[in-house]
Amino acid sequence: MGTPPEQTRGRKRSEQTRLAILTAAYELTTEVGYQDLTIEGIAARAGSGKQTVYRWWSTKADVLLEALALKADLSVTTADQGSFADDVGAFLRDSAVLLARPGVVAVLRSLMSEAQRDQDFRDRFQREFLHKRRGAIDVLVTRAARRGDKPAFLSADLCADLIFGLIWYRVLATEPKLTDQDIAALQRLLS
Amino acid sequence: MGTPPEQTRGRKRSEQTRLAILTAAYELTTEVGYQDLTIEGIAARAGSGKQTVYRWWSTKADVLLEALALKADLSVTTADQGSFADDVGAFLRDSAVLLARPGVVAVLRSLMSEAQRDQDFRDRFQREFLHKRRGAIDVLVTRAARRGDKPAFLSADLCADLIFGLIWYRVLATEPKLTDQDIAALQRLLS
Amino acid sequence: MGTPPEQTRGRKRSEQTRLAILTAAYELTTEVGYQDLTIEGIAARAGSGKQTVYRWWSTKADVLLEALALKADLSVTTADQGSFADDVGAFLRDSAVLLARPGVVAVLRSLMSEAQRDQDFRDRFQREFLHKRRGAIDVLVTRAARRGDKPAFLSADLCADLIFGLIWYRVLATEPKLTDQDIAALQRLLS
Amino acid sequence: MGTPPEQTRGRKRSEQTRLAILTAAYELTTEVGYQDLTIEGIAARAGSGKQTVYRWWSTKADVLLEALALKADLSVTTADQGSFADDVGAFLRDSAVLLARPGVVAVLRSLMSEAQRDQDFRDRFQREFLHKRRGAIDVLVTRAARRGDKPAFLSADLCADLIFGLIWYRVLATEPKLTDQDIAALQRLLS
DNA sequence: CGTTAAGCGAGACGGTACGTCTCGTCTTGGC
DNA sequence: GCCAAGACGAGACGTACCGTCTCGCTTAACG
Repeated sequence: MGTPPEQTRGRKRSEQTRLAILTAAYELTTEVGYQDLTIEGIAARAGSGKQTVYRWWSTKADVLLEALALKADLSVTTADQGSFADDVGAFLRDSAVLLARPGVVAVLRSLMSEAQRDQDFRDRFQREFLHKRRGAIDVLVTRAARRGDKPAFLSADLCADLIFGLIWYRVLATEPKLTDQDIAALQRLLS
Repeated sequence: MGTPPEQTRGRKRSEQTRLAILTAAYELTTEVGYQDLTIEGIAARAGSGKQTVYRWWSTKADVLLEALALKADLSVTTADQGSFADDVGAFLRDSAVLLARPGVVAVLRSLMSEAQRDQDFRDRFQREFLHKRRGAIDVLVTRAARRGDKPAFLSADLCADLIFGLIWYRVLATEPKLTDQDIAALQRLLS
Repeated sequence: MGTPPEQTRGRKRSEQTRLAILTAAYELTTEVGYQDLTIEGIAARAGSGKQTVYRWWSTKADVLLEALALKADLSVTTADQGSFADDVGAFLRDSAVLLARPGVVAVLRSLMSEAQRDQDFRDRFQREFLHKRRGAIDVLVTRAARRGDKPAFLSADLCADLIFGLIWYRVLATEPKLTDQDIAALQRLLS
Repeated sequence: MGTPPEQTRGRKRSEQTRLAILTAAYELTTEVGYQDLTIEGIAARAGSGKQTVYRWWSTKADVLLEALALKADLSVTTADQGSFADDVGAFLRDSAVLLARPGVVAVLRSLMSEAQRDQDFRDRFQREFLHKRRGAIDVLVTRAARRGDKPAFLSADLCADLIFGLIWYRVLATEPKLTDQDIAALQRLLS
C-alpha cells in the first residue's frame, strides 16, 4: 500500500541544506581525501549543524553514496546493440564515461574502502550501487544466451565478475583508464 | 656492496617484540576487524609500548602488511606447467590456497581498503605486495608468447588486470570463492 | 555597559560538570599530590571527558586555582580593629584559619610550585590570588599611616613581604603552623 | 677513619663527565627553564649517556642541587660584626651577593618548586641547603642572646623564618631584589 | 491566527584513539 | 666496570572527531 500518510507537522526538511551537505561531502572527498573527510567538516562546509547530518544519514559513507547519485548520472543503458560484443562494448564505454567525471573515481574508491570496514554499509552499497550496475550485465548475458553469440561456459556471474573485476581493479589498484583498445580486447575475449 | 655497515651501537631491536606485534596485529584484525584495530590495542596485546610500534611502522596498515608476509606464504610458483592454460590454472589454484588461509581475506580487504585512503600506503602496498604477485603473471605471459599459445591481442597487462580483477572483485565485493569451475572457465577464456 | 550580550547559542555550559571537575582536582591533589595529578585523572574522577577540562582551563594548575576559590573562603577581613597591631593580628588569625582547612596547604604549595615553572600561570596566580590578599595589607598599612601607630621606616611593600614571607616560608619550607605566640611576636615587631 | 677502602675495581668514575653533567644542568636551567630541563637533555648537552646521569643522581633536581653547590659559593660568613644588627646586615648582604650570581635565582626557584612536589627531594633539599644557611642565623641569634642586643620575644626560629621568609618570598613571588634600604629596615626591625 | 511540533545552526558534553613526548630501565659493544 | 648509544615498557600529553544532548530560533500544518 505504500508508505503511510507521513505525519507532517512542524518544519519541513530543508532541500537546500540537503544539497549543501551532499555537495560539501562530494567536494571535500576530492579535495582532502576520504581519510580526512569528517562529519564535522561536511557540516562546517555546508554551513549546517552536525545534528542535521546525523538526522538524515548514519555515516559519512552514506552521505557520499547519495552524493554520488546526485553528482553523477548512474543510469545504465542496456539497449540492444545487435550483438553481445557490441552490448559489452556499449556498457564499457558507458562505464568509462562515468569514471571520467571529476571526483567519481575518488568517491568510488572511498565507498569500496568503507564497504570493507562496515558490514552494514557494505550491504547498502551493494544494494544501492553494485547490484544496479550488475543487473545490466545480467540483461546483456540473458539476451546473448537467447541469441546464442556467447561462449556457453561463460556464466552471467563469471562474466559480471570479470568485467567489474577489471574495472574495479583498475580503479583501486592500477591507475590506467579503460581505453578503446582494452574494450576491443574484452569484446573479442568474451564472445 | 650491499647495505652499509649499519652503525650498530646501543641496544639491538628485539626480534621477539617484533613478532609479538605482528602476531597481535594479525590476530586482532581477524577478531575485531580492521576498523576497530588500533595501534594502542596492538601494543597492549603485544605487551609493548606504543612508541615501539611507532618506531618501526608508520601506520597500522603497515604493521598488517608485514604481518601478512609473516603469517601467509606469499611465494608464487611460476614453474612451467607445459602450456599457458596450465600455467594460469596453477597460478589460480595457488591463489585460492592463499585466500583459504584463515585471516588472509580479512587482511587483504583491510590493506586494499587502507590503500584507498592513504596515498603513501597505496604506494607501499603496491610495491610490497601487488607488484610481486603481478610479476608472476608477466612470467607466464612472456613464456606463452614464446610458445605462441596465447591470443595475440591479450597483453600481459590486460591479462593481469583480468585475473587479479576477478580475484580482488570476489574478495572485495562478492563473496564466492574461486572454484575449479571458475578456474576452468578462465583457462578456456584466456587461451 | 558591562560585559557584552555574550552570544548565547548552542548548549549551555554545565555547572554540575564544572563543580565536579573542581572538586575532583582539589581532592586528588590532597590524595595523590600535585605531581601525580593529571588532567586525565581529574576528568576520570569527575566523570567528564578530557576535552571538557581543556575547554575551560589551560592547565591543571588553573583548575586548582579556581578550585581553591571554590573550596576555601578566600575573603579577607580588613575591618578596623582599633590599632595596627590588632589589624595585623586579625589578618594573621584569618590566614591561620584558611591554612587550617584540609587541603589548602597542599593546594597552595602546588600553585606556588607551578608558578615557578610557568611564567603565564605565574601571572594568573599573582592576579587571582596573591594580589587579592596583598591588597588587604595595603589597607591596614594605609590606615596605620593615617593613625600614626606604625614605624615610619616600614613601607607597605616591605610589611607585606615580611608577613607573606613568613607565612609562605612556613608553608613551603618548614612545617610549623602559625601559633598565637608567633602572631603576638609579629604584632610587637611591626608596631 | 673515614670511608672504607671503597672496592675499586673496573673503570673509575669520570670526574670530567660529572662536571660536564653539572654544568650542563645548570646552564640548561637558565636557558630553557626547569620545566623544559630533562635528564635526556642534560645527558645530550654533557655528551654522556642517560644512564650515567641516573647512576649518580635520582632526579634532575638532585643534579641541580649539586650543580648549585659547584657553581655558587654557598659558604656563609658568621664572623662577629660587633652587634646583632650588623651581624644581620652582613648576612643579608652575603645573601644578596649570592642571589645576584647569574642563574642562582632560577635554580633556587626550581629547587623550591621541586621540593613541593617530591617529598623525598624536599628532605634532601632541606638537609643539603636550607639547614646549612639556617644554621648561620642560629649562630647570630645565640651570640646576640649572649650579648643581650636582641628583643627577648624574638626566638631564633621566628627570626630565621622572618629573614628567609622575606628572601624567599621575593625570589618566588615578587621580583624586587634585596636593596640596602630593605636591609637597613630589617636591621632596625629585628634589634 | 495562535499553538505546537519538527527541523535548524550552534556548540557543550562523555568518550576514544591519535601520534608525540619523556620517563626510568635494560641491553649492547667499545674503551 | 664504566661509558655512549639507543631500544624498550609505560603512561600522560594535548588534539581531533565521534555520536549525543541541549539550547533558542525558525517554519509550517492543525485546530
